[in-house]
Amino acid sequence: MPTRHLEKTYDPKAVETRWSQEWIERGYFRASPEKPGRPYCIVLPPPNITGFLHVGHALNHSLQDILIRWRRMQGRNVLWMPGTDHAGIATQNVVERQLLEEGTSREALGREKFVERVWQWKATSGDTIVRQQKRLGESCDWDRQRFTMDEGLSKAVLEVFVRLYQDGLIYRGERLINWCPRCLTALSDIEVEHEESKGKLYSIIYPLADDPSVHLTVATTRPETLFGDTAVAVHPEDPRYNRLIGQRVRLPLTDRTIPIVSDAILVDREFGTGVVKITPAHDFNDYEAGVRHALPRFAVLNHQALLDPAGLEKAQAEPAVRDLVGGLPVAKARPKIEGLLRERGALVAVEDHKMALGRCYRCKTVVEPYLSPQWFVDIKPLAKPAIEAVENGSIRIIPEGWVNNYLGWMRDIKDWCISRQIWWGHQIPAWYCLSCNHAHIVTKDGRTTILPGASPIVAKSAPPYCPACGGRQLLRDPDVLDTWFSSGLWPFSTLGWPEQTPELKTYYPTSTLVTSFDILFFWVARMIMFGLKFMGDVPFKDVYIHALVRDAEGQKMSKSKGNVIDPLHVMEQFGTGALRFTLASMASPGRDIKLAEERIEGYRNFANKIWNAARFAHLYLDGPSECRPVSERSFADRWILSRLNDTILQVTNELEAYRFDRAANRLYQFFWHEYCDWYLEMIKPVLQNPDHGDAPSTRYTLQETLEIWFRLLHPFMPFISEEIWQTLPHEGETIVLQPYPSGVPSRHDPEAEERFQVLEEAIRLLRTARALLQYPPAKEVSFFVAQDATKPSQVLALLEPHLSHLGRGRVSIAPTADWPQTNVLRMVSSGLTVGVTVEGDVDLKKALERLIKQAGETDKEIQRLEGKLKNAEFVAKAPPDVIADHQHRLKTLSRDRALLTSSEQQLRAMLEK
RNA sequence: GGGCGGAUAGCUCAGUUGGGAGAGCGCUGCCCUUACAAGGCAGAGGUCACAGGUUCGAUCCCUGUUCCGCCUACCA
Repeated sequence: MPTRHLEKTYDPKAVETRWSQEWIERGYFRASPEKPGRPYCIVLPPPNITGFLHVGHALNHSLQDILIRWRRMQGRNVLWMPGTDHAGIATQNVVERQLLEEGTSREALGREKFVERVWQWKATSGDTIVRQQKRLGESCDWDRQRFTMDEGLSKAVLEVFVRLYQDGLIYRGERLINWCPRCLTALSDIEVEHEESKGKLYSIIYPLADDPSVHLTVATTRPETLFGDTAVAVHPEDPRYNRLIGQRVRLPLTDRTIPIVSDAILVDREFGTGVVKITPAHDFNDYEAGVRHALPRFAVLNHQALLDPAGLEKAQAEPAVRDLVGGLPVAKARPKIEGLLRERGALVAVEDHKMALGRCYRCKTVVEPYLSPQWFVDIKPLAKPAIEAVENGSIRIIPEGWVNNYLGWMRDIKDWCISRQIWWGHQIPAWYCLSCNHAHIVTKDGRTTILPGASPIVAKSAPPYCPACGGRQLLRDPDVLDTWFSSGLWPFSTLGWPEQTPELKTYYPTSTLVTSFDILFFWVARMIMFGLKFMGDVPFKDVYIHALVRDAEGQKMSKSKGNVIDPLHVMEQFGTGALRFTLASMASPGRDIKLAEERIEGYRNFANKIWNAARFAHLYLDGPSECRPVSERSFADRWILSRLNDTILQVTNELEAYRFDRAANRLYQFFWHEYCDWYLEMIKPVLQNPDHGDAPSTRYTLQETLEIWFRLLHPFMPFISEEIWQTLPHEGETIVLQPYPSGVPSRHDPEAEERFQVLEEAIRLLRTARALLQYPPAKEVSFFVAQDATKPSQVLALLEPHLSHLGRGRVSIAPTADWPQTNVLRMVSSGLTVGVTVEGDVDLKKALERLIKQAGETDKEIQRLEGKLKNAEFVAKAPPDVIADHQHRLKTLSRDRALLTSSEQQLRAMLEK
């Protein structure tokens, strides 16, 4: 038998680093389409290469590793596909910050050098991420690592873009889009975070052009955009204003007049004054209204959200006004404009107003609606099958609560703006012939803009010449694709698509996607749409959505708040197993995880408990003593095998249902409170007596149950289970590739389980009595056990050795009538009565005092105590049928109540005092 | 504005065909009983947010209210 000296305290770090390396070197995680078994595949949500993994990743990855290890042990042909995401804007921002610290900038470097620089960063960050993942024990096939911008994936991106373009599902056009004035790029709708904030509502007078004595009052939250107004709208059926429709008003601070139009969609008669100003270039609603009424568009804010002097001039703002606010950012321009309007008596009211402010999800800058030419995906045709896939169950979302969320969003989906004006990403495969499009290409402030009228040539590679005119000077579209465009292809691009690889054939559709809800729309929805479009099948069958990890106060973790828990730090301090187990045990569906270090510490203790149990077992397994199975196992062995079998069944069921929390809790409960607290205690006398008849068989059971236990535990705590399993008799060279234990319902042993309940109840009653008498655990006592008359009494006789061992004393099994009538403290439960001999009056009084003290000292509390004692007596005398009928109630009332037989008066005296 | 989730012990949370109120941590008392003090044993602690309803019986089902999160949205 292999032996290894196990130190007194478990040192996770040494064990974990050794095994994580060893497993990979021996190739246990390598996947192959050739391998036998039904395929089981998970693609890892690729972490962004923006730095380090946080504890949210640790949760996400731990759950996947649990599934993967479990399925691998079940004999499935497993592939866990790892990789990283280039994370366009986010990564560009990280590198830009670095450049800023170095006193340089993206612009100074130029596009080519900058992109090179990001690739360098990618190498560093990518390495860090992979190191962290390996430390966590993730059993990915590391040889297959992919990156959303590597060669193969770039090929897939080109293929998808070109095919969508050819199918008419990608188009280019000028639209009002969300624009981040700091990142200087377009954002998709979902990249804007909405935040409730306090603003002001300004009421401004717009006098009638023909009759200044009449005016309309418009309300706006953004007075600085009034220069861009091209109409005011009223409701067609509003009697206050409908006679004015078609007339014009004078736009304050400008030399323009604008028409009064009628618009029932835009205007709510009940709100404000019932008059709305229309600024088509700076508001999404107004943009639509502008289209309806064929209004001109004046953009008065530039790409940096500064009031644009040229735009103001075009909009005919008064020259003095232009000089005052031109070039100013919105925040500075607004009070100036407010002042001007006030001076002229055009400002009639300023009220506080709640409003939702949109911010860039990457840099939190306030996003502006901005008119610009962009690329879009016509998404409705792709969304339709993606809706159906979830409706008809081809894709299962767990927990179900997210289904409606998903469907709601998909049914109301808007075209997806996929172009970004940044440098880091997949450059759009579109070229423009300079001779055909020379009028449409404008370079200003170092930014090249390709106007909407230009005609692109879309192809997988640069065309050698213009097919229209034969021109050889072609300009590639400078924009790159939204980062989610490439990650949306992840489930099939990583398997080799567009090539028809064996991997694709074997592992697509993948089995399960494990992710958090915040990227349900960004990523999951896009993968489903792309998967159905290009593979003709769903990308995964189950989507398991887990919660967000927050700090102990429930705050979202963020670097700026300083409440980030670093998984590496935790792993160093408490061990990877403890971290993984903590995260699994807290992964209840539909609730965020508030992670506190104490919790992790608790599971560190669990790992140590496991370690010590193994050390204990080795004391008896390592010697030359006989160890063999027998047909007739002892009661204790039968009981623990039954409990283990139940645990296997339950853990497996919970994993099937993605209830990692319940699986983890069952494992914990089983090992600590059933295996260690009871089983190991029960078998000690057998193990310690080499001549005991049960010894060889019990040693066998000990060794057998431990070996199974570690296989059961392995997906949750991979390192400690491998380390100890190696010291036990086993087959195979690693636990990683051993079969997962399987339970059989028929192995449940009701006789042993029932017998155990009697034993447990008796021992608990006895211990309560001992505690009341303050008898130390080592003190030998004489005690009595009697069973309820309705129950077969031979059970107690069978349990006698366990009673005396666990009870630490001499046990007499006899009806209560045969017990000594004085100096015995009795404890009664529904089925058992246990009495402990009281040695001397002093102890007894003390016990009573304790009892009273525990109950409290007020009259009410003493009454309660009396009631308890009466109930205890009542139970002892209750006829069997009453007990049966009211079992639940009586159990509560009667459990663990003390009955004093020596003298009722003595009790009364104590109570009255 | 719409939608979803939550409110159970001091803290973090389990608790689905409606009948026993539970776990971990923390707290109290006793114990270094030769696997483990990162431990053992025994305890204290809760009108299961509030108000109604259905039921023999509700933490669980229904209605309403309050508070807290989140998602989503064009009320100027």
